[in-house]
Amino acid sequence: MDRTSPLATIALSLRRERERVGLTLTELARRAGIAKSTLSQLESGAGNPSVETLWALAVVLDVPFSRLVDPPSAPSVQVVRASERIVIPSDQAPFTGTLVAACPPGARRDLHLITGEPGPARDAHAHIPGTTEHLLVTAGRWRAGPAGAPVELGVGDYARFPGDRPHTYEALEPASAAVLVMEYV
Amino acid sequence: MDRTSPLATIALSLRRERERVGLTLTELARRAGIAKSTLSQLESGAGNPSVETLWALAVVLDVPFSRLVDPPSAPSVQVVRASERIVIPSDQAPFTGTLVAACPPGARRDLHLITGEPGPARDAHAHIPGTTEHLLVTAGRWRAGPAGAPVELGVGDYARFPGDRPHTYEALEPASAAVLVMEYV
DNA sequence: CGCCGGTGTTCGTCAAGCCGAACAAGGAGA
DNA sequence: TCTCCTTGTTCGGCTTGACGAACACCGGCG
Repeated sequence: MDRTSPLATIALSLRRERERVGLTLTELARRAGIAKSTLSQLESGAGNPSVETLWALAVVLDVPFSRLVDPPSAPSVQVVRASERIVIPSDQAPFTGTLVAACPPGARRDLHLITGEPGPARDAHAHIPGTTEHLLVTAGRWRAGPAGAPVELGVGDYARFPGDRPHTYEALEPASAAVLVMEYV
Repeated sequence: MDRTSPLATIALSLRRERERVGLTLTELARRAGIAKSTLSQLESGAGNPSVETLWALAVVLDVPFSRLVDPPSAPSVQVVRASERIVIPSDQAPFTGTLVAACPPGARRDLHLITGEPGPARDAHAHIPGTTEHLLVTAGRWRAGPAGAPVELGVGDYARFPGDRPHTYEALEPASAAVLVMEYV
């Protein structure tokens, strides 16, 4: 994660988002319930807003809070070839023959291309708090989800469940495959 | 996006993350360069911290800024069956035969299962600022990426590029398929 | 028991964010 | 041009966040 000072980012983001929505400084301040002088100072880079102030602006601008403070992503292409992927040992993952497809450092999510063969269900313990897992089946059938309440999924089915508590994966057909997105916020 | 007051969330998140890292209140305040009295009031729910204060804490705790202000996700399973998916008309998307696999309302990303046939490259215009696109090829070959600098991808290859400026998709082989994740923050 | 190093809390002071009003600047129209 | 309205900017004041010190609390130890 980029750790440059958020104040300069806030100044740029506020002006950019305000102009994107097409609001005037006066009108945005009125809707957010803050003084337009405050908003003016924020957009000029001076000031260190409180969370409540910035929150009110994010609500009116209808943007995620983090977009106002986190600098925008780098404008380049990053490629991870199939041959460069990291192979997770099967004893460290809840699915057999797992391949990590891509997990760029500093990113908010990992993209896994996983495969599995029929066998006993394998359990995954809780990841760090706030993690969400997304499963999109591309081949075969899977039974996956939170421990105690897994769902059965066929090709093209999608499931989404919290990854910060115990959950299970189980391939039901040979050569079952799926894309797994682990989202960290 | 949830729009409940962030102050209560901040209080809970700070204490949770601090205990996760295993720091004392005194030590965390010292490392972050803030008064421990300030941190104490924040964890008790009183107070409305400035961005600089919260930022310093997020850096030391090594968590994304948004995890401190956004409430945690709901702890349930959400399933979207293949038959329930939304079909995007081909004239609205830059790839032929596109299927939207999953885009839960309020989420920070969309998960698309896309297919394409050889033909002219199709252009996608810029989405909302801050969007990042992730492409994981599951069949065939694609040439995709920012306009002017696309990359060629085979099965298993992964590419990541900004979605908030013009970019292109082009299937190079029949029955090419890929998973596309559009991340909004 | 008395002392100590540690926890997290409350209190008074100072600085700074937030506010409202007053301000200069740029059009649109009569 | 003169006026009126709206744009965004600066200027005192009040409010509040941030700070440091002093505080109460707990567990270990001689």
